Amino acid sequence: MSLYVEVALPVPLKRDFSYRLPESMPQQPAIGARVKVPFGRQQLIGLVTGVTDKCDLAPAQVKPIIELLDDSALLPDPLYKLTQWAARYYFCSHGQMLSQAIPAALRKGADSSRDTITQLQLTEAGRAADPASIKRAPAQQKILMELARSALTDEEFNALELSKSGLKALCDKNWVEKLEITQQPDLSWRQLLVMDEEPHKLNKEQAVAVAAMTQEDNFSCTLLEGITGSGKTEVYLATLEHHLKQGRQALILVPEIGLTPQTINRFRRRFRVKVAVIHSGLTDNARLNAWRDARCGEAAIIIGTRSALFTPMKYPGVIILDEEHDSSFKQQEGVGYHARDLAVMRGHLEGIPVILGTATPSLETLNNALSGRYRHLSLSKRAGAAQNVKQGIIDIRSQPLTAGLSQPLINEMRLHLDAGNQVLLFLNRRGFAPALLCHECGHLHECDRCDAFFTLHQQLGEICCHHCGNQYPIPRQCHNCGSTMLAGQGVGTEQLASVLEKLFPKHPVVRIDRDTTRLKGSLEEHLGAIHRGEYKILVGTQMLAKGHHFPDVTLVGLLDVDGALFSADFRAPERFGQLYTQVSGRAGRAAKPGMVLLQTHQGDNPILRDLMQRGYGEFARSQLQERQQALLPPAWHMVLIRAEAHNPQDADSFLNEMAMLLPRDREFEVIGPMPAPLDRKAGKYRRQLMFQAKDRTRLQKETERMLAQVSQLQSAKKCRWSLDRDPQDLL
DNA sequence: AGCACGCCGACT
DNA sequence: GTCGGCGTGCTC
Repeated sequence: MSLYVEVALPVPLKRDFSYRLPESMPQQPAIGARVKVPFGRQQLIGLVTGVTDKCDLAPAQVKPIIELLDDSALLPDPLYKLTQWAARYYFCSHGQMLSQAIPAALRKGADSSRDTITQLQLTEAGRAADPASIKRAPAQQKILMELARSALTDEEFNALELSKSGLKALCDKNWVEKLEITQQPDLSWRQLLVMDEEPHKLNKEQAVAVAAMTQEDNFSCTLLEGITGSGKTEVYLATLEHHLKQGRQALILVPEIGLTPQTINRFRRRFRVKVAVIHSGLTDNARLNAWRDARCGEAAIIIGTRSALFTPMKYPGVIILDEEHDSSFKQQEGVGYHARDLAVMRGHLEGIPVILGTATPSLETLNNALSGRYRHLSLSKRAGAAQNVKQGIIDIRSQPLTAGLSQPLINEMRLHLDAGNQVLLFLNRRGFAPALLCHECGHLHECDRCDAFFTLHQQLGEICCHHCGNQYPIPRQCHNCGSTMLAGQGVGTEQLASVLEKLFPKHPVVRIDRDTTRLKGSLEEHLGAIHRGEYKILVGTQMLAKGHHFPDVTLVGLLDVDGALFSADFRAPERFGQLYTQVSGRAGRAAKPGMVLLQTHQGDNPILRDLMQRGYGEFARSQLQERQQALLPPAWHMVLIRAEAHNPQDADSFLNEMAMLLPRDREFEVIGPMPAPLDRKAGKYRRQLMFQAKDRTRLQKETERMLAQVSQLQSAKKCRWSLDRDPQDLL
């Protein structure tokens, strides 16, 4: 009876492939072990998903496995199950999800167990030999005497600067042998946790939070809502201490921008344990080493960005995800998984607690906390002196603007700059086409079929509603007051920076955005220069707001508030609220009180007023209510299909056919197809189709049903398309 | 996704 | 006359 092995391969085909177990491979591969197999004209590495004695294919079609790479499963069972679950949830193949989840080196076939070290020791003959008998070979004699004292590792041998040729001679004589031994992981931290730093005394709120989170060690999910400066990290550290003391590991996930040496040192300083750091800048080998340290349990703490979510732990204890609202936890390329959502699922599968921390919770998480699915803990007291940040709105209706700057803001900037302080200006544009705005009356052009604003498509010469696909030519006059002063595009950071250089020639300007920090290390360089005071005016996108504190910045100006608030993206107000709250928490310090100024055409906008007067918490709750009324996430669950083609009609007809495969009723809504912003560079036209359902399981079923039929569609061949579940950016 | 095979333009 | 463009077809 011959055996067949089912293998998940890193290809977008949603099925496993069967292979034969060759005679030369008597050992039956373990589920979850890697195998190298022939696939078309190439060789691929995949994971074994099953072993059977049945196969429907003609025997000639089934090829044999080339090589078995692991003795046992590569991933612990909960993690394997997580990839299975995620593949289904994100509608990709299990093989694709698995290859996302394992380090690149392992995808290429590297050894999954830890590096073996070579140990040199005397053989029986070597021990019996008399060193005096080789007096004429002093190098060999020296080695013999060292080894008589104790066995040496490769490294120790080199460190003692002993002769390599001498060693070879001794090996040839069979007096010395080389032994490949696997390094035993150092698990001493599990027996005795050494603290290098006294924990800070917790305030009452912090103590309550720690007590609540450590009362049980099985699965639970907690939203830790702590304002800037309330000491969230101290709560993390105390929670960590609890789990480390029980001999369990901790996985800490941070946003891309938050993984700084300061953050890592905070954890290193407290506990004398190995900390594995995993981020995108590591080489394949460094990443693999960190992964192995975590898998064998030697690394007690694992800190990393999004992809570190999949790091195996031998003794799983807790998962902490800091700055939970941060959008970098959602993968944008390829399989668009959300590390926050998967972290919660992983915690569930591992049976360990998950902590989501932030000052500004995402509406998804807030919703779960308010509905009781997550425990909700708050830290509302600032540790240290409370700083008073002054807030102000500058209504710029009918005001002259210089590259988007109003005169009151310029005047205020001058005051702060003359006092020797730094000024920070945000221009939050990131690819959002702004709403069509009347510069005279502040009217925003709204879709007549939806409760949403039109988006301006300059190249198309149209205004479009991204909720229903409604579109019109760009109006010449304001629909409200008849003015022809309709503002289309705003000002980009580049233009702003150059205007500022002319406006304030004595104060050096620096621009921080994707374009100026593309080169590795240039962000750090810029930030260093800012801290040294080499720049006085800082212009940037929200990139500047995240995780950086500039003590000499006393004035923060937000220029593009209208664009941020009224973008076609329904998440825009939420993101603005988060940005605003993060920024105002960072301006100034005790000795130098900070000031935050907003420029807007909507000085009396209730969302803005809400945010400024009642703070993020209340703002977020009213936003959540609006989402519920508008049947938007997190109330409903969304899928976005993006399609591009040389001919826009190809994309359109494909998406139309796809839309016809979907239901439309009171609990399932299909929106579009509608245009996405044109990408002239690629010379392709982009269209998108959105659909959403009240019920998550229904969305899953209907999408699966639709995808099964889509592969047979002729029109699918004429365009490239991709699916994004729980999209973060609609554009 | 790769990587092939397979038919039409600007080059030694 | 060839080198090479990327259209479609398959992968146990």
